[in-house]
Amino acid sequence: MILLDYKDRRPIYEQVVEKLKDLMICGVLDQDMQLPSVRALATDLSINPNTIQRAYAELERRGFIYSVKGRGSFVADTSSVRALKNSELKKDLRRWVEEAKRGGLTEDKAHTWIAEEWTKQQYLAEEDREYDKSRESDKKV
Amino acid sequence: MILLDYKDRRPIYEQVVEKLKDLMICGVLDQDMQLPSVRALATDLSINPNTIQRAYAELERRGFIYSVKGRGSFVADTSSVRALKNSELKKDLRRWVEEAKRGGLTEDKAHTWIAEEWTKQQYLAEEDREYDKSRESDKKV
DNA sequence: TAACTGTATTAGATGTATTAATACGGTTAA
DNA sequence: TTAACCGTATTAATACATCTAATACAGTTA
Repeated sequence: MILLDYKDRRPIYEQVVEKLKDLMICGVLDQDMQLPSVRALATDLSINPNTIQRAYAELERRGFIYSVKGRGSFVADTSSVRALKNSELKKDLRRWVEEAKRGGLTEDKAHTWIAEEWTKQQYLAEEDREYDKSRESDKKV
Repeated sequence: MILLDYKDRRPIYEQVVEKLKDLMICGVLDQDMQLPSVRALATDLSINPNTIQRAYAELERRGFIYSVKGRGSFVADTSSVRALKNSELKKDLRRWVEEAKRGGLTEDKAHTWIAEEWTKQQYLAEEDREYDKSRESDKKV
């Protein structure tokens, strides 16, 4: 379901939040779908349940999932996640443009790069993309 | 010379490295110019000299500055910094495109955003840009 | 010689993430 | 009803990186 990156500076629970958000955005996790239990996901990732607990608490705080004691945790309305993702992307790009201009890059170059990367990345290159696919057929999620 | 951001997740010494790199790229710090001493910059930023020491050590390790015991630290060849910045920018954009595609963004939208931001940010919006300018006239750097 | 430089070392404080070990209460199905 | 799941809460211990603190030493310069 998720691959952790221990070289990543961000804490594990934040990575979990991010990955689950991505799965909601790309449709693997759809509205009202049940998420793996705190303990199950913790076991799956070989980490402490408390860490998942924290991730789920964060996701619920942001309104992306809802949890029912005794039953489980479920995906909430995914539109808010998508909207957020969009604004995050724009914010990230804004920061990049700041950096790029400061680094003396031309706008033309930026457009060229975008076009290059866009066509280059049409296969599923992302590392956990493949992993998700294998799990989709498991119907585990 | 530098403004620290304590909300930033990155450690201080890394911020210092980054800021000094930027100053080399934009030409405020030019080849063979003397950097402020470890102790002076530490005092200026109200942090411990060891933190600056670490930043300078890192900059020297990467070949961006050279230090002479008893004399001080100086800017090395700035072309390597520029080259690195360029490749970093490209790498960052690559990551962004990955994210954007995963988030369902279209290439057209990406180009539109780039264009928007590029024109929007033609004033010096960056927070420490202004600070640098004021310091430039001080001839402190 | 005094006052600067960079460099090295050791110790301690701090913040945060994570683990560990529980406990409690709700839900579900046999 | 009971056993086996759920989420949730709490507390303590551990680990780690960052940063500070206090030095010490060696080289340079005026």
